[in-house]
Amino acid sequence: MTSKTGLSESMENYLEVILELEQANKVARAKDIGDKLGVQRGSVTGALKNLEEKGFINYAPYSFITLTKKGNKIAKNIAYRHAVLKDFLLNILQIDPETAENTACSMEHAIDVQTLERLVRFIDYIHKCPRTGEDWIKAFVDYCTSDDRDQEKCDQCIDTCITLYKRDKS
Amino acid sequence: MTSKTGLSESMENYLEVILELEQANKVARAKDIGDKLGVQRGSVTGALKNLEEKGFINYAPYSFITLTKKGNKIAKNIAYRHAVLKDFLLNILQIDPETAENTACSMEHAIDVQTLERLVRFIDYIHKCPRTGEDWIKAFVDYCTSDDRDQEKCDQCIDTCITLYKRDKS
DNA sequence: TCATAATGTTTTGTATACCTAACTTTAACT
DNA sequence: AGTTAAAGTTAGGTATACAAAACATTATGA
Repeated sequence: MTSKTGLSESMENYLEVILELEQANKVARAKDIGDKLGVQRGSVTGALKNLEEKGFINYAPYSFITLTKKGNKIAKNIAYRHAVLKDFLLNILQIDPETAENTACSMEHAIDVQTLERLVRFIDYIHKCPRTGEDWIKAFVDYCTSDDRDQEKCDQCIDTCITLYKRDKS
Repeated sequence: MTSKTGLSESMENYLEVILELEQANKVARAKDIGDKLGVQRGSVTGALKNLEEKGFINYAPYSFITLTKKGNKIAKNIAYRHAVLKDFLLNILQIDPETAENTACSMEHAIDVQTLERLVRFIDYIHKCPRTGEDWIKAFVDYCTSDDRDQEKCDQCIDTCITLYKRDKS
């Protein structure tokens, strides 16, 4: 049970892929859902019944599948959590795309609203604060591969920071 | 199944609390494990059998419970993941202690090794980089409560940064 | 030491989430 | 329209993880 939606991780994943498929193909089909989630067709049917009962999807046997308003809202929220986490992993921590995607997929069910919104703000802050920004992120990658802090590098780095700040001000 | 340990989230949690109880009381007892995890005594017995079979704990009916070498290694690793995440949430994102604890508890099962180590490095970087550090984190909290970036604040902030850097150098 | 409380175990049952395989419906093509 | 393939469903089975309640063992202390 995930705090925000009241749904299991598994059901959250179903809603998330149904949204993706809806956006790609107007409607979702059981086969594609199964393929995306790596589960068998039979398992999808059970999940769909469950989600239909709870009012998250429009579904009847052999019908197409669409999200209800309620389901759409939750699916969008999960997709948002995913996107924020992936953004952080990819563009701040500089994790490789595949790992970032997979880890975002796991963590999206574990993060709470407060932390998520704080993370959004944090990512924003890093990009906009003149003390950090893109060159600072680049310097982090460099720091990751080096053993320790290098005074000379720091001197240069601060110079760059000041130069960029003055340039942007004018 | 969590990538690193091959254990379910639930079993990881059992190992984690067994470690905590071992550290506090030398040995763990089923009742305390249940209390810490919020599950019934009967459920604990089942989990213990499972963990014993897999060689993570020393356990026989009515006996005390201790971690095996193998179990200890994994429990320590989970505790480490927890500590890193909590540190990030608490001391970087400035999440309140209770939420930080709970979210670390959920996310510790979702994070992969690569991301974890990168996060460790990132936390370290923020503390040590002269462009960030403690005053920068404080400024983030301020940014969170304000609507937008304030040029004058930025000027001051950069001044502080330079002053601190020069002071630390000498 | 013996009664009682605390702790631990077993059994039975529930819920989730999958699988496989047989079967049904729908879609596509001739 | 009829055949066939693809997609969807159903039924039966597995594994995990929990609860509740009856039962067993251990610990406590009078």
